[in-house]
Amino acid sequence: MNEDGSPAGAARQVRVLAEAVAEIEGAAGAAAPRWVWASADSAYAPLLPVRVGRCHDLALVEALLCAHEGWFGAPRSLGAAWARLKGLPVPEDLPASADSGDQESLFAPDRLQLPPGVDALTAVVAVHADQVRRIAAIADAGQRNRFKLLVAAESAGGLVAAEMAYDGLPWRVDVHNALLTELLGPRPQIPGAIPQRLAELTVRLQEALGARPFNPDSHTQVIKAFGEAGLRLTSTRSWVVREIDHPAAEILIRYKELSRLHAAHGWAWQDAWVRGGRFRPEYVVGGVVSGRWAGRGGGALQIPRILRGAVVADPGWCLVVADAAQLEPRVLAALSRDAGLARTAAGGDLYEALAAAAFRGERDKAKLGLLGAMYGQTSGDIGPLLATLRRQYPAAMGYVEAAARTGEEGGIVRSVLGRPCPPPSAEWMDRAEQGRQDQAAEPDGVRDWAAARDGGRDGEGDAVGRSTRARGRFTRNFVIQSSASDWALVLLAMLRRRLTALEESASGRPHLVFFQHDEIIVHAPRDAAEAVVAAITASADEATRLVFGDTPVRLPMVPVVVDAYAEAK
DNA sequence: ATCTGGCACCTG
DNA sequence: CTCGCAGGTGCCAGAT
Repeated sequence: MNEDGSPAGAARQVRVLAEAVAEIEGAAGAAAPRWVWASADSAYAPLLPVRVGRCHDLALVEALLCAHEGWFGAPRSLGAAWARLKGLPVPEDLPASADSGDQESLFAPDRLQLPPGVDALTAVVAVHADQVRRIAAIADAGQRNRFKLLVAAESAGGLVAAEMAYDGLPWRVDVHNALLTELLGPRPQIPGAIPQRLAELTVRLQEALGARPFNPDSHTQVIKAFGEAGLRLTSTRSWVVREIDHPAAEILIRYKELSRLHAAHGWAWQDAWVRGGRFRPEYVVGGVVSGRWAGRGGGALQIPRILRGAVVADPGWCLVVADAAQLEPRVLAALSRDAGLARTAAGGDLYEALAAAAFRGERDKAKLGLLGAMYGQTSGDIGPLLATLRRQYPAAMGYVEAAARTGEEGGIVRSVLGRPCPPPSAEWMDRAEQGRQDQAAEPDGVRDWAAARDGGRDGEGDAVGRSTRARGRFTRNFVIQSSASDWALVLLAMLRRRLTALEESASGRPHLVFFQHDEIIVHAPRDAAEAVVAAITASADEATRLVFGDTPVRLPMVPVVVDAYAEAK
């Protein structure tokens, strides 16, 4: 298709789609096409391992556009987009299906949610043309070409997510098993049975309390058993339990640690999610409102540190692990164009530089203050730190405070590339309206709307203030988290392109195997490690330029070449 | 028997 | 991990 969305050539029928796609990609060289499809899940996943260079993902882009147009969480299937275009009733999205996708599913009309009789190709062409028009309208409205960059990066994210789900994260079952056996005892013969070590700890816990048998997984029973032993426990949070000076507390803590490992990442988890030496989670691009990815199944985004020793490169290969250092404060410096804060973010340790400039060298205070400013913290001894920051970095603090104010007033904020935050709920708006009326009714009440957030009032007014402040903290943090996510997504897209351009060695080509907010892992043949390191740092610089333009702020990505993920930090 | 909310704890 | 943002998953307990 042409850039304006019109068809660039005649439709043709192919017998084996994957072969045809590979042929077109291989022959096109630099002029490789941008594939337009309903979604990577439906169209790209079945083609793998055939790779494409770039795409326009109608579902991901539809979601971005609808959100930008004020309809958050709108159905995003091809059929839904088509229905909006034609003024038809819009079908809800189908729940995510776990099917691995055969060739048929590409054009299966029921997956695409198109009305009977509507040809998929016709719908793709029409919806794409419409999206191109809507994107151009946003660019015209003053977002320059940044939203277009977001659309391209989000689509590229769809490719990466599908590829990583296909390739999987290298996972050594033997290392994982050795760890489980060491900590929990041998794997129970009967599936679902309680491992030896957990059973022992349960008995020891009961003995230490002099209690009848109870279930240590039950908060109610634990609190009751401790109570009967004369130990007051208000909750079973581990940091609460740790305060208690009694042998039973220690045993319970240990039980909870091991029980969690067993339940969340034990043998059952391994059976379900690890196949052929690969952990295969699904990634949900844009699954978090801020644009961060979510995971589906297996807890891809919460691999506990203790298990990272099981993530090991194949023989002859290595892992290049890279994470963005102090990403969010650097993003704030770039976003707000605060000259002073930018200076602290131009080099190595941002907090160190901040401490030297404003906190008499006290790094802890510098870090605490800046994090508190970004999250909207009010409690603790943070007041003086915030005051210092406000005085020294008025532009940066003004930026987050303006975002908070917009949220408190019920408004919408956006990421640097134009991804909007969700509007407040109807309930929130009702509460806010109630708060306004209460205030107007007060004879000597402060008329200023913002007074609601200062609390100090009882009952109803307090609840209004709380929810108002919560919304402010959300939008305050949203501008930073979502812009950081924009940057990471663009970096991912740039890196994918650079990795594809690397020469394929005898053992294969480096590929992305993990992405978690501001951290990536590339699995690479050993002799390609240096090239991958260079590709990562170059991609970070490129992403900074594309997303933030001309800024003195550095957003460094720090790569480390290792055999196992656990060695990386 | 199945669903849902609360709790707890893992990640950035 | 209490203080302040964003998530996922598993378990229990109570409701349906």
